[in-house]
Amino acid sequence: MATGRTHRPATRSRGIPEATVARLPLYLRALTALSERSVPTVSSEELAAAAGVNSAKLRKDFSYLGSYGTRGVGYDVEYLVYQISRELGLTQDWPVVIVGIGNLGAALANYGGFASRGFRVAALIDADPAMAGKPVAGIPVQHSDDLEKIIEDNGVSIGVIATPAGAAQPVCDRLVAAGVTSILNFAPTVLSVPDGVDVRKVDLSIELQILAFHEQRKAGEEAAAGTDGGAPAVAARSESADKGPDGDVPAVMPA
Amino acid sequence: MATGRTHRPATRSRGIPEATVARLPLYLRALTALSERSVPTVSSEELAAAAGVNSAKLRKDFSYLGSYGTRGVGYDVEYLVYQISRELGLTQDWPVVIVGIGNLGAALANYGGFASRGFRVAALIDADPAMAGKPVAGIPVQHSDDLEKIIEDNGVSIGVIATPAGAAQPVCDRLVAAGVTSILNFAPTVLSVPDGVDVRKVDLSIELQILAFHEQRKAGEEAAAGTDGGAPAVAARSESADKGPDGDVPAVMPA
DNA sequence: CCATCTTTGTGCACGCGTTCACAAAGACAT
DNA sequence: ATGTCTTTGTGAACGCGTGCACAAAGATGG
Repeated sequence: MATGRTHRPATRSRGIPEATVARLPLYLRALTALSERSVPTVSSEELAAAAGVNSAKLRKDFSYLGSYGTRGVGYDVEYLVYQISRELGLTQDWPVVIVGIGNLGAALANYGGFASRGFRVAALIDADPAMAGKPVAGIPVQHSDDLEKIIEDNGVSIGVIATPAGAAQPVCDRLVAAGVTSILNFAPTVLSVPDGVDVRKVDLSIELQILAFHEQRKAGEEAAAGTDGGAPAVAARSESADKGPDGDVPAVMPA
Repeated sequence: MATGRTHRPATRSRGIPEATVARLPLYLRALTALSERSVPTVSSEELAAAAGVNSAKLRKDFSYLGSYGTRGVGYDVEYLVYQISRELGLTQDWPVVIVGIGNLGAALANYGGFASRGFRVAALIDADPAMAGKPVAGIPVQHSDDLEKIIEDNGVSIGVIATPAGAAQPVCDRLVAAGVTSILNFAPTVLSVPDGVDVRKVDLSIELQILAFHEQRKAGEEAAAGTDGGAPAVAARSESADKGPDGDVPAVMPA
């Protein structure tokens, strides 16, 4: 998953494990699809397959919410949709601001998945005066001078940062000072926030790098010594003379 | 997390734990910043702070790669940059295709974090004939009819899916059939792929929902601090949702 | 009302990841 | 050389998450 979390005091958010919370949206999506097809009930096996998880895991996840199933039958789709929505807090309206209306910010503003789940884009904010007033996704962009006022007027508690890395921390500080307590960060930076503020991070580059690692592993071990071409001029250490240019320091793995 | 298929065989990817692999890009970014400031060495404590993790965790992570530190001094920045880059496979060039050039796909194409880390956008692919030939981020969009040929001609093994949900699985199947073995999925769908293919998922909506959960919990603690408020989720089957400060709202359903 | 069948809910064991705490290793000063 | 000081590398304990396997619960049919 694409996420990182800043220090959480392991409060185990009300008895529901973090891992379970992270899967609830997945279940909710699968259940919504079933609901649209007017499927009345679903077994843990079927729902687990639709959500891409293990059925035992799904049952255990639901057990944290309560006993909402009927043995021998399964789960009532509509009822479960409601319970999970309520548990996630999606039965209320969450005004959200997006700061940084570049390519990514515009994409986020246009992303349908937000509005369809109780999230409402309350404002788009950018530091570029030339952007001010220009509508993106039907919403006029506002200048970041008014950030605090926008937050307060709309009662925003969730902010999305889609600025360049350098601007992320200052923007974050201002958001927090204005009252935002949850931040979704797309900028490739570690944000530092006071206690009580949640930060989740989505980093496109990191995801690709993790894929590259596995891809390299799949490609085989001989690839490491074979291709020498694209190395980005990172000089190897001068001291250790016994190690060749591409000679590997013995990795931890035996074989 | 790596959301491959149902239960992958717990691949301890070459002795390096998944959790460690997921943090390596984080360390690499912090180290790169230090390198640009010409900092020669760094202690585990300093680097851990910069990466936003625990120093013991960082040292253990590095221990999986080998012993690259010097006791009493710390780690050589340049050397560590090289080692991590090599471990992640970033010393080679990875051609990547992006399928689905909507708002998000265009944002990804323009995203600088790709090119700066050994990833090269080899092609942009879209199903809309009107898009064909139109340049995005300086790269002409190609029609999806040519997907297989593009993959093969460029030796692409990593694909990024930024299509609508409905198109994701068919696109995924074609990518895999053409030889792609790693997929970064932005579409809100569970992709099913054969063994040996890695899928990582980035879901903007899910991240926001997780934030909403914590946000709701924080709001509930404030409102009901001291009362029975901490009642575990085993509330009765009635709709006694008393957590939110505002009243109960019927479940929001996507249109 | 009883038997059978289906599916949930969960106790339990196991493995991974995190954290602590400290010995070992090297730098540095004398 | 020797002692001191700093920092790494890691053994060990612990906690969380996962998956198995099964008993309990309810539906269903006779």
